[in-house]
Amino acid sequence: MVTKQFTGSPEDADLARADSLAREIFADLANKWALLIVEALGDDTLRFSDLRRGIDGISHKMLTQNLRMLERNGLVERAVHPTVPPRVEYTLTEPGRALRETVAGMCDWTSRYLPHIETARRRFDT
Amino acid sequence: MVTKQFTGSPEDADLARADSLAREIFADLANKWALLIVEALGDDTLRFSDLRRGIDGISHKMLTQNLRMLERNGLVERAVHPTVPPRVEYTLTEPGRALRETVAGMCDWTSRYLPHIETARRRFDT
DNA sequence: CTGAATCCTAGCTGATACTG
DNA sequence: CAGTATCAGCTAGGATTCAG
Repeated sequence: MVTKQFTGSPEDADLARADSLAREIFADLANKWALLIVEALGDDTLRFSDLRRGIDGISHKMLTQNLRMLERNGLVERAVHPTVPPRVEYTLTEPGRALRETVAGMCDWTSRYLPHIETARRRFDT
Repeated sequence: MVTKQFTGSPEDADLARADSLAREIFADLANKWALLIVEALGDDTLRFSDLRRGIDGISHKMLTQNLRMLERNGLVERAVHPTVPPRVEYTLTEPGRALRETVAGMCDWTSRYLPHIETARRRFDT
């Protein structure tokens, strides 16, 4: 995942492809908006605008962009109800919910170590 | 963590500060280089150049930049040995190792769902 | 309401060169 | 070896506007 070992041998081709794909996916998901969306969706089914209200500071553009990416990677399911006005609902898929658990772990980590980080920063900023 | 609820009441001030700090930290850490560094460090103590070799594709600049950030937030400890040539070693602190577990979960998730994602992408890209 | 496209800016990023 | 500074290219990201 982190390192790449190329021996040049032919049977490494598949591993190399899988590794570069893993990296690509990791780069897709390891950004704050994507993770916050996954966290915000949780077990709910939310409309675009609800999601937007739910994630503080996210712009219209970033939300659509990341939702597309998450949909493309199969983490989010998009259900369009052809009414007027249109109603589009987003839900985490099973892989999405699985990832959400690790994201939740990251959020827990943040609140848990918040004091430690605050003091570490003060010490460093001198 | 994800949402902000401002009622304007005075006792919310602390909560609001903590929340914005949490967001800042989350934004710091939710980027691929930071997470890959945490993962690469693991339980080891590594020199700058070893770390650089260990993380495929990272530039000198991104590595120093992210190491500083991680050090500032107290995730990484930096030990300078005043020899010549200089020898600088990096190790995860306890909070760093704690975060590393969730990062490991994310890596596991990636390799586990790689096939699913690959097919999801093919379906989407049509 | 949802979403696409455009423009525009700030900031990230890599490459390179220089210091201790 | 480790770190810093500088420069140039590019991309992320916001604001706005138009369409279905």
